[in-house]
Amino acid sequence: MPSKPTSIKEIAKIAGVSHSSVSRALRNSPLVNRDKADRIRRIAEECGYRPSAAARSLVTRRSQTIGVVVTSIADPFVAGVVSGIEDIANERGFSVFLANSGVDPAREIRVVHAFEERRVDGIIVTASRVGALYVPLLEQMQVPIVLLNNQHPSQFAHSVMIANVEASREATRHLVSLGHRRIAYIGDRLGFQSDTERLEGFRSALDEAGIPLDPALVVHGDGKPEAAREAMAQLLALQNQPTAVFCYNDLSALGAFRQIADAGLRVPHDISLVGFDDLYISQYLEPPLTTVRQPMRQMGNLAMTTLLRLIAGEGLCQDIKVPGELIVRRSTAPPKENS
Amino acid sequence: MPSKPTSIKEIAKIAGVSHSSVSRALRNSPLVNRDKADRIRRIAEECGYRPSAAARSLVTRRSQTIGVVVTSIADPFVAGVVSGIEDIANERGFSVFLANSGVDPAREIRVVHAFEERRVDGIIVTASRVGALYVPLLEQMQVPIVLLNNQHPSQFAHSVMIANVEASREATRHLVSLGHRRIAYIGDRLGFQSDTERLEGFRSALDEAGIPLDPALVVHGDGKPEAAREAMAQLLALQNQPTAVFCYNDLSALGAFRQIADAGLRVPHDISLVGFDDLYISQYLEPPLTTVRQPMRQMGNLAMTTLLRLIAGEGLCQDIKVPGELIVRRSTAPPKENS
DNA sequence: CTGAAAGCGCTTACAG
DNA sequence: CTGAAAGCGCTTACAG
Repeated sequence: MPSKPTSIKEIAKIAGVSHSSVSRALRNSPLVNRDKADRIRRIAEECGYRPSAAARSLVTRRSQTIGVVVTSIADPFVAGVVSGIEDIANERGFSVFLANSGVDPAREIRVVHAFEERRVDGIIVTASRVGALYVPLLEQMQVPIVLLNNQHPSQFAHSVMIANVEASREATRHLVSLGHRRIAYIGDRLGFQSDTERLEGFRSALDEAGIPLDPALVVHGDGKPEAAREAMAQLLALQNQPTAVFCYNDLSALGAFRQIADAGLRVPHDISLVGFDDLYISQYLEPPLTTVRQPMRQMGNLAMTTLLRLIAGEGLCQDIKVPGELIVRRSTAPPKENS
Repeated sequence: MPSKPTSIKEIAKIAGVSHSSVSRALRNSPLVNRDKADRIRRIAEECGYRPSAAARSLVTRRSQTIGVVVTSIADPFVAGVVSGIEDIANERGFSVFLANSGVDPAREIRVVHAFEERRVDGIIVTASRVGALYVPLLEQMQVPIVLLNNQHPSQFAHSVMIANVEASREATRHLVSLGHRRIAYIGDRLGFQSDTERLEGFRSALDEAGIPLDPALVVHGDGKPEAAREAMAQLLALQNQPTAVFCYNDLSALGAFRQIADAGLRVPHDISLVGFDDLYISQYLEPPLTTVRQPMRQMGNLAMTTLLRLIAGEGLCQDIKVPGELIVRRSTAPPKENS
């Protein structure tokens, strides 16, 4: 039993042709006799031969590879997006490198350098929080870059973003229309793009309803349950508690929820809660969470198709805005009579 | 402003040395003068030069790359594991290819072939459900493979698995010790390794407590909320309802939870619920979920360090069993008096 | 310590 | 249609 052939030359020897012909046959080039090509392909198939992507990309100067850098793949939003990216990549014959950067700047840099050495054809950066660092790095990159919901915009890259302002305005309007007047906002860290925009949408909905914004009702977490829990505790400690809370994302809503329950209050009876993302699990919470749906998978698809287009040399659409969709479930209700 | 040098030769020209010396300097070889090496490295650094991984791996026959194939990165268990894999990979200078296979056999094969062409140094397969297909594929692979919680064991690979039987037994004992006698099990698809083992642990705990197993209390879902919801509906339709349910995983518990709530019943007052996984969100449910913790990230770490060892040629430990840990929270309580 | 040379496994003009 | 040849960007014996 001969071992697997590892190169085109060995196939050539078996087939009794030049390695050029093998290369052509395997690439489905018309510059080779049909029958001959068939025979070569059959032999390669039978031997279980796989051409070396490294050797190929060395000469074609295309790696058919992209790099995806994420803060944490354990974040369900990120995972949804990456899933969407991978679907398209796989379909189009691209392999994807995945790298977590966390919030460690050193790691961030290491990751981008590694991608450069791998000669990826393009890069997608998802929900990065260390954007400030990227700018100089990205500027130097020779490949197209697509940013998805990044917290720091950059002129050096194209982007796919959820329509934060509009979606947040709609979510807040929903609370207003239920009769709420004291509505709080639990945000992400101050200064992050999504937080700024979601707060802006929140504000504008209050404005148009003629509700003055009480600064005590705007608190900040970090997008994760624990911090939101503490933020919610601050709100509950207020003399004049809110009757509804709009949360930066579903994970924050989860934390707020926990704190409300621990305080012996109920959602939506005592306090209404709205999230943002519509994570897979949000519909299964008790009560099911009212939230703004971000089509994570489609956003991933979109980022990948955009990147593919850029790789193909079509330099178009700088920035894509994806609309969110308000999903009304049972975590929101009119305020109690005596509020 | 000269464009970035793309090869070692260009650096050599700038530095006025041979490209061999550049190669050595960049690889920190001792076979080059210290000062000269420093100078070369400085020049490369200033130019923003990045060596080509493809060219290097062509000659070293090592890609410093691994492939991770998962059913779906959107599955939170999988995402946790991948996060653990990536941490170690990154630390050790390996890049990771990620590929979703879903349950599509054709895609599964495409993915493995792609990894072969990329000449990955090793492969980790996480929670695959199409194992039967793998066997012939894996047999032919030239690289080490580590299986993590796979649903079909294979002799052709090493594995990291959670101790399903022991952990499930402990979880069930917990319910028994609370006084439950009618305990149901909502499983994954019949025939999957984890399901079989978790059911076995469940059974053995009932056995040792002298509780006969009512076949009507064993139902099957598919590891996701919707199917578990239907399974729970079957249980609720029973003349003699269970007072407690042990679920295959947390997502199944989430679905069961939903169905229980929709039926106007409460957890744990009417029915106790136990999950498996301890997803990040499970502690934030209301009530917080009693469950078996799988240390997902550590399992990922372990799979990666094992793979690294195999890559280094150390052929050891065939199979690693990781203990689960029962986390008692508030979704379990003694059965109602009148049960 | 240094450099010229060969070779990793491909693709693609080039000349028939 | 076919094959010999050059070259992609590295590493590494080999001979000084």
